[in-house]
Amino acid sequence: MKSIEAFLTDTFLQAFEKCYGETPDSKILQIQKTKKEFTGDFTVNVFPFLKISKSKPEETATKMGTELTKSHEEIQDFNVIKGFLNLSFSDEFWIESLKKIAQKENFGYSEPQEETVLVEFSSPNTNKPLHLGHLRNIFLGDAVSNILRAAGKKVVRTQIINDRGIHICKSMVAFMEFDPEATPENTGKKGDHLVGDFYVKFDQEFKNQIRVLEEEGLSHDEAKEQAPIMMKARETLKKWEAGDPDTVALWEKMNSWVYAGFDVTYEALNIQFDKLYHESQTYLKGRDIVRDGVKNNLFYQKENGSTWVDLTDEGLDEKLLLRADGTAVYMTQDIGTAILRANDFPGLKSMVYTVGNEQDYHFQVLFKILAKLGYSWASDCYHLSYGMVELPDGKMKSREGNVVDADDLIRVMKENAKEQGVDRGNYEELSSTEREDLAKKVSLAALKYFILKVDPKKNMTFDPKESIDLNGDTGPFIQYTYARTASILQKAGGVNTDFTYSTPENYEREVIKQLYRFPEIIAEAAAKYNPASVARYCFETAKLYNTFYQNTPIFHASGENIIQQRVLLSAQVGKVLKTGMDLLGIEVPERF
RNA sequence: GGUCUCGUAGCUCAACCGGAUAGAGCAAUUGCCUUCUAAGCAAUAGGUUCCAGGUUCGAGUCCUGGCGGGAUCACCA
Repeated sequence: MKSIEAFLTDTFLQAFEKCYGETPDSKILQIQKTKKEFTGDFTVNVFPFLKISKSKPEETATKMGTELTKSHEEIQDFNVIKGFLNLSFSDEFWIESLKKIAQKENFGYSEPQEETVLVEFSSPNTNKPLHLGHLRNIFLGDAVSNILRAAGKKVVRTQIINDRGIHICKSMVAFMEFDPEATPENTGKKGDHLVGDFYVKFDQEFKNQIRVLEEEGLSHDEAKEQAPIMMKARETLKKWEAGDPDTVALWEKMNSWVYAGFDVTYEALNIQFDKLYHESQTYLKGRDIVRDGVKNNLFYQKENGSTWVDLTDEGLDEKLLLRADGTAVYMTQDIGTAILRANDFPGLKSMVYTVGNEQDYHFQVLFKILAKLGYSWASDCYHLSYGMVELPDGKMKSREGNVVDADDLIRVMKENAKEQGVDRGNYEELSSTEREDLAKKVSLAALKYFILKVDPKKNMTFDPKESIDLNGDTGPFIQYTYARTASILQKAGGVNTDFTYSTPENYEREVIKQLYRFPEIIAEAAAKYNPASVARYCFETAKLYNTFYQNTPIFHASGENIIQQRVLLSAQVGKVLKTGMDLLGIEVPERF
């Protein structure tokens, strides 16, 4: 199906050439939906063409409108307001569009291509449970993966698990110090929470020891250096790097608890990955690459032996790649991981990194370095940068304990969905398993939609009170609308496309117009890596359908053909809503 | 301080590349379940788009200068 943009661009430029003997650059052509206070379906702005037409806006628009309606039967009528040419498409055009939409099983999807895109998201540290900030990351990464796939790409979902380093050593030390017999089983704690609690204990003890040392007369920095528990953590890291069997065994045990805990959370969120990378397995790769880079004069060493890249020519800075002692930093590891991935997936076209915007600079540098190393895919890498999630009373600070834990949040949301379900009329008709299932779907929809509807680039405020709202611009509202279409379909006993179509009423036409835009919406969301436009589209679609539904009889319509047509329309709305929500990682229920 | 980014209705967010009278939801007020699911629909009210200049047929959008918030500028990750 050709998009309106493509169709109108061609026809308009041709018509313009015919009228004025010159073909303007297609870039200056602006096509938009006609605003609802005016008559028409699509609007062309003729202001940019006045230089060529050398006549008044109204004259140019009128001349173009006359020509377009004459030469194209799809364009039935037009009106002109100032420089705006409002075009109305024919009923037949919209009916044909509805038929075409109905024929496509995967309406909205592009043809599959060979290009592979790797999307990295989530990528937690293994020393604490997932929190609200991770959720934005996870939902974005998951949704963008879905959207890219819909746009025809082959997608590999991945994460890099930060399983190594001083942070996990801190948890290990605290474990040995305070409760070496603890297990998730005998404490009844989820593995990631158990390990996270040890990390907190470490920090508390660390602070105590600093205070004691300071009282003994040491400076703050000295106290930090000499606190026994911190010295133990550093020792542990050294032992780990040296491959000490006991240390490695403990590390493996505690990490396995964390993974088991994460798995439960991912499961609850319906999130899957295709391929995992562990920092412990990749951090050495980057070091070799950097050393080679020094030999090839891409990087340089300073007197103290540290290795740097000079990006001042690119408008950036000098950046450290290896410490003076030769150990790797964050950047080194990311270089190694990227190259490892490119080797693992030879058809790789690009990589998408879902990482918060506090690392904007890091990724600018990373991509420049990869380009410097000569990798062609470097220029197609994209940092899916997203803003912070703030709470109504300010930023989340783990130190102050006002972090919203992911598991808690999921549980509270579900309880709320159950409570609110009780007030509903048809709650009694559902079985208890249906109620459970619905509560899960509704609560996840509320959470995911609430986060995804905001433009990723922007900081957002997460108001718990607002997030559990199930009315208005929310995921559950869209689910509810889907269930309505499902209910219509069930009552009708299926869809039929073989009947005599009739002129759509205004409400119907608005819905068809909206459905027609779906492929463009997906393409735009993919091009901009922005699930928010899909979320907004779903909401608008649901809204338009509800308006139609509440103002137009379906089964009480005056004639079998009209009933069939409205059932068909309802089915298409359901299909599009289901697809759209699926792109956001949200399931839709058949009953509500 | 340098660099980047954001500032839109009481609140949370929209507004494609500069286009028409800046749109939704929540909260408030009011109607609609004797018809297909009322987590719905309809209506009212709510704005100097932070401020001051500039560019132009046209600026929430672009430029300059302020004011205010956030991020970043580690041999941390």
